[in-house]
Amino acid sequence: MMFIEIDFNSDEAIYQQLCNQIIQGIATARIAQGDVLPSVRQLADEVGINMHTVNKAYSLLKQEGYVKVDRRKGAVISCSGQNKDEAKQIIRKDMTGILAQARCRGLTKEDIAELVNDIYNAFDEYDRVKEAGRPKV
Amino acid sequence: MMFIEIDFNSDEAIYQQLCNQIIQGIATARIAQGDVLPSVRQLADEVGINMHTVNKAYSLLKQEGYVKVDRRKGAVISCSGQNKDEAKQIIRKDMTGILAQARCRGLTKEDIAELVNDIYNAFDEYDRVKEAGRPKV
DNA sequence: CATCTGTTATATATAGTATATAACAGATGC
DNA sequence: GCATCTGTTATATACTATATATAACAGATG
Repeated sequence: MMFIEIDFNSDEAIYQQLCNQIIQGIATARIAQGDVLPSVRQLADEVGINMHTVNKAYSLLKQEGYVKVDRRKGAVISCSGQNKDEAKQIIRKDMTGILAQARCRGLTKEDIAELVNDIYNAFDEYDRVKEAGRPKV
Repeated sequence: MMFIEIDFNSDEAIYQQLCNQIIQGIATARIAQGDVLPSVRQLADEVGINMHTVNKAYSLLKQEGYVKVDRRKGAVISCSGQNKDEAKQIIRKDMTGILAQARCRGLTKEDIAELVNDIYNAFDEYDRVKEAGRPKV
């Protein structure tokens, strides 16, 4: 069922990779509002990692408002809680860091705009393909 | 001379904070092409951290192409080596992560465009203020 | 009641971070 | 030449973060 792939040679922590991929899964509508993530034990088995590592990722996602954990059902996707201004403020810091890097590397405002459009279109592209009934990757 | 400020309570590593702040310093033209960073020992004293921590930050900046280290002068700002396509590719991964977060939190393409413009203008704003001869923060 | 769920506790091994002390080679200025 | 600066390297230590392994508990399900 799952599209998670862990790079064990990455310098990014496994629980962070899990978080990021799940967030990208939501952004590309691979998983949607109301969907339930696998149980911590199930996903751990599936991916070949420890239960606690999955649990840490889920806890982080809960803390950041991407899922709500129900004892009965498990981790349910539920991202919408916050208002836009709050969301912008959260995004702003990371975005500032990246834009500083981009600028130092010679990218202009227009280059960034193009890149952002590109990525957003890729998100939508996946949505479209999914709607057409193609198999999930 | 320096605009570096370390948050010792942050969960971000000190050497990472150093890197980020120096990169942002370049983006806002607080420091420019050809300028020389303080020696590892000097900056370490100034900020109140260990020499090796500064050295690690400088090594990272060197590795990522932001400075060139000259045994005589020290760490010289020199960011321009790579072509745009290469730069875009480097930025793309981080940007994808942030945009996924932004989308999950309900931000639209337009919201992002506004945010990007905002941040870029803040960069330019600092440039303008600096040109006018205001004191450095 | 067996079996699933999240959650918590404890222990352990490994890696990353930050510090301290020390030394070396190259460059600079007196 | 010599003291003094530079980056660089080596070693050791303390602390924290990460990931794993076992184990147990309470609530919910069929």
